[in-house]
This record gives sequence, structure tokens and C-alpha cells, in this order.
Amino acid sequence: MADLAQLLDGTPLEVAPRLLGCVLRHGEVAVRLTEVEAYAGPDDPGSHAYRGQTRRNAVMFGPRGRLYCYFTYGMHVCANVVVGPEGDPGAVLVRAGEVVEGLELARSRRPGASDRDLARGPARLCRALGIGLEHDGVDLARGAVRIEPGQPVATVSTGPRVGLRGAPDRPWRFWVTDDPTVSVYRPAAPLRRRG
DNA sequence: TATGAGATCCGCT
DNA sequence: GCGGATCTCATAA
Repeated sequence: MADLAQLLDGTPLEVAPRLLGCVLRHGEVAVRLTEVEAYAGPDDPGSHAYRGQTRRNAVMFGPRGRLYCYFTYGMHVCANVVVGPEGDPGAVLVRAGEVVEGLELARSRRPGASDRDLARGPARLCRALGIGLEHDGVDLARGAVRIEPGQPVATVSTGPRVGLRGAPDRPWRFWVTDDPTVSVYRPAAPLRRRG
């Protein structure tokens, strides 16, 4: 899809706000993206690609338009859209969205959650869409998981990224202003192990 | 409503 | 062996 190639052409910082309003689809369930974060390559201490290519982040170094999935915290999966030319790692983390199709299925995957919470948060979004590690590296133009251009959003807000340990305050987080499905996380959750 | 802490496993050093 | 781009429940105010 030529439109997709255009959409994903540019640096993560340029592409991230463009993805807002686009639709991420897996089977019956589709989510309209309302919140994303940009991650650069070796330049960016917050990026998985910061310390070079590894087995896990190999997809980030590949061609754009792929889905980069990673497993974290022992139980959660998060999804990124790979952007930038091959060999120049970059990605946009999909942080939150609004379920616009397949509501029933998404609900059944997240029992007890309100509709607006279904995909509010990167790990929740993946669960609602049924995305797992098996989708790492799929082609977003033709694969099981796809992204489709959507309607442009009214207003975009920016701010610092969330949950990163070693990253300075870079306003690389983008969200749809005033959208109720945007995740708002508590500022300080000191990561502590048992005890 | 706000804050604290546990859960749980993969990849890197 | 350690740390993590998180989520959820439990408890306090």
C-alpha cells in the first residue's frame, strides 16, 4: 500500500504524530490510535536499540512498516511500528487507542474493563487486539496485523515519555488532545522488587 | 481518589 | 543474575 509507505516515511518524531487517528487491525478487532511514543536508535537512551542490535530488537533495524513486539515485566507484550530506512533503527510505540471494531471480542479478552479502558495502555492495547510475540516482525501492509490510514485528528498534544528509566525528558510522546482513551500514568512508581 | 507493592519471564551482561 | 517502554489489586485518606 503506497499510502502506508508515505505515512511511515520519516523519522520516528515525524511519523509518531501522523499515526494518531490511524487504525491498527488484527482480525475482527480494530483500534484507532490515540497515543504513541517515538523511539530513535543508538541516539536515544530510552530505545531498545540504544546499545545496538540484538536478537530481540532486530526488527527495529529492519525495513519500516513492520510490527516490533516485545515481552516485558514477565507478563506484558507491547507493540511498536518500525519506521525509518533499513539499518537505521527507529520505532513508534503504540500506547493507547479506542476500539472501533470488534468490540465484543475485545471485551471478552479483557473482562471487567470498561470500554474506554480496553486499549488504554500499551500492554492492554495488545491484549485487546490479541497481539503476542508471534506477531513480532509481521508486515503491517499485508500481515495478520495491519495498519490503515485514518482520519486526521483535531489536536495533538506532546509531552515526556512515560515509564522510562534512563531517558532524559524528551517530549516524544504524542496523544490526541482531550481523548478519553489516552492513558494517564502516575508520575513516580519506584520500581521495587519484593520487599 | 491516590499511593504502594507484587506478579512473572525473557534477553542481555 | 538482574532489570524492564506495565498492569492490577489492596490499603489508606
